Amino acid sequence: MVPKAVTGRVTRRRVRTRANLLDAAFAVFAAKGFGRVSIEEVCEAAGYSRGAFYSNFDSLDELFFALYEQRADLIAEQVSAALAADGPDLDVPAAVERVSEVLLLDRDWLLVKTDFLVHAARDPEVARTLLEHRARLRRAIADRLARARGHTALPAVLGDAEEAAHAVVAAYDGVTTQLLLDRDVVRARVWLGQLLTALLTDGSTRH
Amino acid sequence: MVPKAVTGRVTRRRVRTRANLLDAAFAVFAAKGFGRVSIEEVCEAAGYSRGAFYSNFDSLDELFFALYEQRADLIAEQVSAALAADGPDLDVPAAVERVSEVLLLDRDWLLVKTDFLVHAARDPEVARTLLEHRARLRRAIADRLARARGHTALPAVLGDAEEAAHAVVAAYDGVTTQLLLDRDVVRARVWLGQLLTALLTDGSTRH
DNA sequence: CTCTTTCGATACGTCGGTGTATCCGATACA
DNA sequence: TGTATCGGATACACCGACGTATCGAAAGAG
Repeated sequence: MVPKAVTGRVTRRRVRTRANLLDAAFAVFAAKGFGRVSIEEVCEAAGYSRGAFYSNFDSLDELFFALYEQRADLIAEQVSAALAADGPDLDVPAAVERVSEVLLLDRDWLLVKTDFLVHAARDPEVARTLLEHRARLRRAIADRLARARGHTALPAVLGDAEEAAHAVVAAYDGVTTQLLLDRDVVRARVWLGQLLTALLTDGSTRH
Repeated sequence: MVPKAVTGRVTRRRVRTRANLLDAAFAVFAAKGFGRVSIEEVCEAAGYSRGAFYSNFDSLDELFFALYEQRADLIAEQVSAALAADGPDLDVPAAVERVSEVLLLDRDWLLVKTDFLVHAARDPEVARTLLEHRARLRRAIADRLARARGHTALPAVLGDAEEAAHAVVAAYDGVTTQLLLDRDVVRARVWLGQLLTALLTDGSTRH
């Protein structure tokens, strides 16, 4: 059928088209939700015909998956960068500030991500991928925390760094849910900051 | 058109049918996700024809909304009951245990609820309803916490009871996300318990 | 510049779901 | 039990989206 993998000629146009389709899909998915989007809509938004779509993807699901991976990788990089920004001494408030800046930046991404979660919740195969992404993210956080433990006074209430990272992700998910509903990004950031410092800082040291 | 509100004759059959449709819809939505379900599927699952559906609802969205409200009210009651179970002295671990028993009992409900969240995230009207439900839940928790504050040693790291309740809900949402992916109810309960006690208990008093 | 391969547009048949209009059996009430 | 009303089933016309098969144009290789 399609030589996709065995591509003799490396096509340049194809890459552009694919990228355009993905971008358009992102916008359309964010606006209407995966469940309410048709292939045709994506094509129209991207300025292509359905022929282009079927030449690049087999189904909407496949496109959705590709889209998720693309964006998730992007975010993962940004988070890593935000975590590595300061030296070995971890400034918790500053790091929290930087990370939540990245994580709660784009409402559209949160929408698409949540759509994908719903999708993954019903497909174990997809779920595994999403779980791996989360594990990667957690590990990045845990490493950072472990590295700083001892340096900075960071008496986590929870057991080890791994567990603390788990808690960070949970807090992020929780705040995301609220943000999706009230659309108040500023408050969400503040709120995430409070939650994280509450989780990562010894309660006795606070007012 | 339909005399629904002005019902002269109070029909008994109609009530049954509506309930059956809602039950069937719950199962189908949980299994396939709102976005992938057609009116016909719901009718088939319920053992009715499409005529019955249109006689009771105007659209799938309307049915979905009704379904959500029905179940959400049910859960809200159960949570209130779980919170009121012991006397004025609040036994945090026990209460946490009871509440998370209720909240993380039914995976199907979590699936439908998340679908609804996705739905609400794009429709401010729907979002308001969902926000009100959450506010009600939070208030119940906050009341309970405030009532116990002082009685039991419950030095929350966060400001007031309202804020603490907010944190509880966030933790619940976070754990829900994880549970949807890994399907490990037991671990989720444990994990929610840890998170809540971490949030509601002074960190310095712990190991 | 030409030739070959690939990409994407167009056209077509198909199908599943939608909403409506109509009809008959069920149900409440006297 | 009769009867008026209601609820749900059936039939119909319609449409939007799907997937495929085919063709012309674009782009890389020489």
